[in-house]
Amino acid sequence: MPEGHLIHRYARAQHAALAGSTPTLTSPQGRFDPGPYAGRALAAVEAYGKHLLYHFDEAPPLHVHLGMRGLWLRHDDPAVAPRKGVRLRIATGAVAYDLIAPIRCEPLPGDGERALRASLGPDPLRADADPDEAVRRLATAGGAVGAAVLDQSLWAGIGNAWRAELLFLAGLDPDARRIGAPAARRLWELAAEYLALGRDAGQVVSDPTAPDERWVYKRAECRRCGAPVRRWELGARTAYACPVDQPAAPPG
DNA sequence: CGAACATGAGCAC
DNA sequence: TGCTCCTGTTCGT
Repeated sequence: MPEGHLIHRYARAQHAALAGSTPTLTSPQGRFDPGPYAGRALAAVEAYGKHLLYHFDEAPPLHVHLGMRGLWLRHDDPAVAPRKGVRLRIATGAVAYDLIAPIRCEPLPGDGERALRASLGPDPLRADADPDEAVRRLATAGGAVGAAVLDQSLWAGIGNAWRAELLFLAGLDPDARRIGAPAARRLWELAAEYLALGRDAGQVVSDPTAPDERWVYKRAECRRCGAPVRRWELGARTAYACPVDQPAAPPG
């Protein structure tokens, strides 16, 4: 489930395991050319929204995006043979990481990294995120808040599961428009708080006392009040909301 | 065993 | 707006 919290979790683990080493990159599947990275030291692994950036010395940054189905597998024994279809293996003498089914795995030459960063809004899991800018972007976005939070150029890292649960926690109807700066700030604070919980737990956490439960996401009834969960298409994804706990704004 | 569905996003039309 | 790409999980038969 690679939304932003898991991307940051991957980055943290891989940075700890790989930064400072000179790993061997291979592509068992053959669809990635590791040539530019041969013999290069890996300085840092960074997450930005749903994107991973691998910073090597003397080589362009390596950009990985998992899409909906991508994942990383870790092998504590780097001699374990990769399964068929591994796009990229990053291996040291101590560990191997196998990349499966990404939608992006490519060097970012030239100003590619700058362009990528410029295309992304503030990421609630990044220490350098500017909350005021995040509030401004969401509060001035046209359209429904449930579509806006999935727009990576407004906020980076939120996916469909977090959309459902964060808007529930904020008591916001996903269809609401022009929610205003105070509501946008409250939503940002919830995102920063809960995505960090999710990053540390390795899964979506929307109730710390019941980390495996969801309030509305993929549920038939609201976990708080039991009302039937409303389900519809919003921003090209299935939205979930409680009609009682996330009431529609009064008309006018 | 096959079908359906899924956390994403670029692109054609 | 809809199609496409990629794999893993879950469900029904």
